[in-house]
Amino acid sequence: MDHIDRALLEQLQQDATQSYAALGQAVGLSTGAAHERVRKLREHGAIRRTTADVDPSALGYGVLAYVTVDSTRWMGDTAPEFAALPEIVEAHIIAGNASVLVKVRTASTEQLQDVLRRIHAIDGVNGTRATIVLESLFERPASPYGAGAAG
Amino acid sequence: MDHIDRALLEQLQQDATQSYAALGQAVGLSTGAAHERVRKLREHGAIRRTTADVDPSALGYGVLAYVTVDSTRWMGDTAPEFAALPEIVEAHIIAGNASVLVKVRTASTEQLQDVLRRIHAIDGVNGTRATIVLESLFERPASPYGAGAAG
DNA sequence: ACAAGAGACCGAACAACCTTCGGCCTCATT
DNA sequence: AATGAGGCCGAAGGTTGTTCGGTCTCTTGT
Repeated sequence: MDHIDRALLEQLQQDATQSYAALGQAVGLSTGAAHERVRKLREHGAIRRTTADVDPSALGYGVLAYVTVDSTRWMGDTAPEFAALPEIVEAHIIAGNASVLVKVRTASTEQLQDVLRRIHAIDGVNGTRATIVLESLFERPASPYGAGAAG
Repeated sequence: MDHIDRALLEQLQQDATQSYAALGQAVGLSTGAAHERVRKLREHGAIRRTTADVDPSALGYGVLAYVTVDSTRWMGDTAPEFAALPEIVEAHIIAGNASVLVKVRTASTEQLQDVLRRIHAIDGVNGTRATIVLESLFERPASPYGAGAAG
């Protein structure tokens, strides 16, 4: 994972449809060498997959909310129960007052309420606190640079 | 935006590297028709871009945190100031106690502290509350289904 | 009812690209 | 100094992207 790999990741985050020839030229490598580098990045899991970034509003998701979930039991093995709700796009175990933080996208506030109801139905859950997003300033992938020298 | 478009989006979210022939076969269309559909999905902004999903830990980001930001002024036009910090991967204006919610990835808690310091330096910011993520259960794209009928 | 037009699909053809391979170079090891 | 591994380049062939003409099905207007 050197600076060329980071440059490749940066390029592929911006546009994964570009050719290996263009990719190689962007980082100063031949087509074959760029291909080999990217193949290894995939193989080692640095690139988990290449995916289409879909606009949530095009899917009818106009409402975004973060919900903290309180519980009376250990939530470390409840991933399937949260994943079963398609409106939940992220779920994390957190330190602090609540046990779990989930990110929810719905078409309406009524539908958000329904998701909260279904979260309450999960075993051990005894409370939720929803925070509605009024406007998203930006959402972007993690930068391959800026993580480098922690000191 | 019919059920075929949604099936195409589902396919492309899972794997954007598959051929148009495979894509067409998955949704019951010819190669040319699948290509034309996807072209229009891009043109209309439903597909914002196709991108490599990079593992944050491969970039050295071992720490994930959500930070609520309190402020003494209107934060609706501060997107550039938050975007200037590469460790911030999301920023939202929220309803509720705080003004802004940001998602932060860093290599260490020391680096997280440094990000908090730089957030404090933004004009109008007078407080932050960080919530550390202990374990991510999952992070996934929004489902093309499940947004449709609210009932 | 019927003609006209738009939109979408199919199948095929050509250009562009992916993928692999042999050969070369560099560097670390012995 | 010899050896082996790893990475790069350039080229070749098989695969894919992209375009285009023709056909079909709806919708629109008279």
